[in-house]
Amino acid sequence: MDAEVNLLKALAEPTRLRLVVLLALNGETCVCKLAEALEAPQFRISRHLGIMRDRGVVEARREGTWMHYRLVAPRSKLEECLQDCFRDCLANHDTVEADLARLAAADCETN
Amino acid sequence: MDAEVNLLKALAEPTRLRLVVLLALNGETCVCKLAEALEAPQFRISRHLGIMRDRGVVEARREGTWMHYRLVAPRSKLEECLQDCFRDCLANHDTVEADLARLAAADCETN
DNA sequence: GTATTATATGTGGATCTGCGCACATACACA
DNA sequence: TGTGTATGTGCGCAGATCCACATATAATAC
Repeated sequence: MDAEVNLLKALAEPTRLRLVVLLALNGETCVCKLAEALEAPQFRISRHLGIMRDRGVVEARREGTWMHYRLVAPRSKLEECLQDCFRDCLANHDTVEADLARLAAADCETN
Repeated sequence: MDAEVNLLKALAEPTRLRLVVLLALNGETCVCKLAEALEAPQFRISRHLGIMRDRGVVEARREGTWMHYRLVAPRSKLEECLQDCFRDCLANHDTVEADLARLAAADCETN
């Protein structure tokens, strides 16, 4: 049961939940865009992405100076179910919509 | 987003997650049976049920000395989705199966 | 080599959380 | 009323967690 609890703990934090929903809806995204989308300092975004990477929720790909994060492919029925759940149930949430709007407007060097 | 995070926090703890899955699979159940099923001291079960009641995850019905707890009816798409998710994805989990077996064997005064 | 940009992390402090113990309450029944 | 059973809760401790600041790393440009 520890694995399931650790997964839920990874999601039970406002910054991390917003990041997960954003990644579920937008796909692979770089740190600077996520920081702009959430209007949070970079070190906070990076720290929470690191926590989720350690726990196997997201994975990263380096491209020069930029790091791109994405959700991992689900490895269990529960993981798949939760990803679908957040994508379907939270896409219309006010906070998520605002995050998505800022994400779309973010002007990193990456495209 | 606070409501969603609080819901996830309520579930991101081993005792509480096991209780929620048990209630999802078994329906309304009294505290003494839940304590036997989880092989945990009664005060711990009671405390965690209280936490979940405060957070609107479960609700209680008193019948004489006994308290019967059940999951609340889902009030949002997310709540419904998560309840289904746990019922479907964790029913075959080893821990849950063992909990269910002890629950079936529990011999409270209630039936 | 240095400088710049993007990202990650060590640290200390404040807050939260779960635990066990003990005790308190509530009800049933004599 | 008193006794026993079922349940809830105040307290203190130990460990986890989140934050912000400052600094460290990594890749690139000059």
